[in-house]
Amino acid sequence: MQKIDTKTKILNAAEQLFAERGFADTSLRLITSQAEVNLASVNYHFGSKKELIQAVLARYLDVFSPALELSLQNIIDNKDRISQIEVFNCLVEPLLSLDAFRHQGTTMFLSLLGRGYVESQGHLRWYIMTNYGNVVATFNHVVREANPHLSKEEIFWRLHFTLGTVVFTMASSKALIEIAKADFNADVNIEGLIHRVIPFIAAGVSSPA
Amino acid sequence: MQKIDTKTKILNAAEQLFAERGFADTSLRLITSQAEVNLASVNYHFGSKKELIQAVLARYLDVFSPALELSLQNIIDNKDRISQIEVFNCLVEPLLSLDAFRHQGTTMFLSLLGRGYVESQGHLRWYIMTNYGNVVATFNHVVREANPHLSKEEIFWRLHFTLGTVVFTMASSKALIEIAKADFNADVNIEGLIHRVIPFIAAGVSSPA
DNA sequence: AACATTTTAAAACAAGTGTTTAATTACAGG
DNA sequence: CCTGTAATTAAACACTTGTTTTAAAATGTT
Repeated sequence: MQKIDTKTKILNAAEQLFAERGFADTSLRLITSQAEVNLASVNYHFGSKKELIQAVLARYLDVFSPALELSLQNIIDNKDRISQIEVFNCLVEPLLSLDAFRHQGTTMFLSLLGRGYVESQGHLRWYIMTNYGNVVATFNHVVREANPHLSKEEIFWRLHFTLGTVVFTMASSKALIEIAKADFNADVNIEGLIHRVIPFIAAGVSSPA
Repeated sequence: MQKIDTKTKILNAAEQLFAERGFADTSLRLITSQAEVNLASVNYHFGSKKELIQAVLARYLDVFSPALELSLQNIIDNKDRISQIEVFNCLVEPLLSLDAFRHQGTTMFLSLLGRGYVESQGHLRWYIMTNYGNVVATFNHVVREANPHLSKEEIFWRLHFTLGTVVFTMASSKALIEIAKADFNADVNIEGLIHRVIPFIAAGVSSPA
């Protein structure tokens, strides 16, 4: 059994609690008690709660962002015509690979992203854009190539609709999966949810103008 | 100039702040100072913050819910085959009529609903279901009739995807409309946004299984 | 070994939270 | 008028929050 350092213990406890309860409803005392470290150590290692939130997300984005970039460049180089569903499929592997990175990594990452978008007043959005904006730009570019029949404006709206679908679904994915289990006796995991949502948003994005 | 009673002044201030900043990030002191009433009056009139949140939502649901019920019953009685887009169109008028009920009522209501769904641990969902569950049931019923090719479970998921799209879009509609105006010189209002999102979600919901 | 640095620990801090209390004011009906 | 209920107010309550402080312990370096 290897020894886990305090910094990692905090990140592990924090990401789980953040994903489950949101940022505002998760106190540092809850985090440190679950991580079995001293309260003061989070300020010692991260500076502040805000920076801890960013560090939690950065751990995933540093893995996800290059993987998505690679996946997108791949279809840019190899495909002449790109369909919308292919674009969304670029997200699948980078997302699912997060499960190898950490237990329930995919769910965790998407929940955190969702929480970040609806909870934060902007500091997270700003942090993501200034640190990982290049991938976002590439994604936008590919979507435009996949939908030459749509105007810039139409794409703008539909991508935000898409973002809403994904972010909202993932932010409440745990609750939804539990309800589905209770009401339909259905065993759904995050991979199933992703493959269920992609046809939905692809149909929406590529619907006639 | 008529005198507005304290209870209403609190509700008016609360709904605006709740919609903008969420429930957790809005303190009673912020509400009462904006409403220009005493701090204690919210507990006097509503009992607790939790009950205030419910009262804020109830004010809209009491208007929206019967209007939607009527709209749904109308197509149940008069149509033999119901298309999904017709179902969603049932929402338009009841939603837009909230703008007559209160200034920016449509945006407000959808924002509050979205906040409630992602923030609350369940007490709001429970409150809505036990008080307005009949309309939800009717809506579900109509959607099923419009999509006989889809299983109950599939409909469950797609309706939640839809909810995510709408709620997220409307919650950030103010910012999105401003961006659209700056980037595309496009003049979009809430009504235009609703008519833009309906084809998107209708295509998603009715896409092949 | 001794020194220097990094990390942990307990405690206190200042500020903010929802809620309650007790006293005062407003305003009815008799 | 007076009386009793309703409404408002200022103050305090008990508690939680993120952050700092100060000291001790662990760790690394020469």
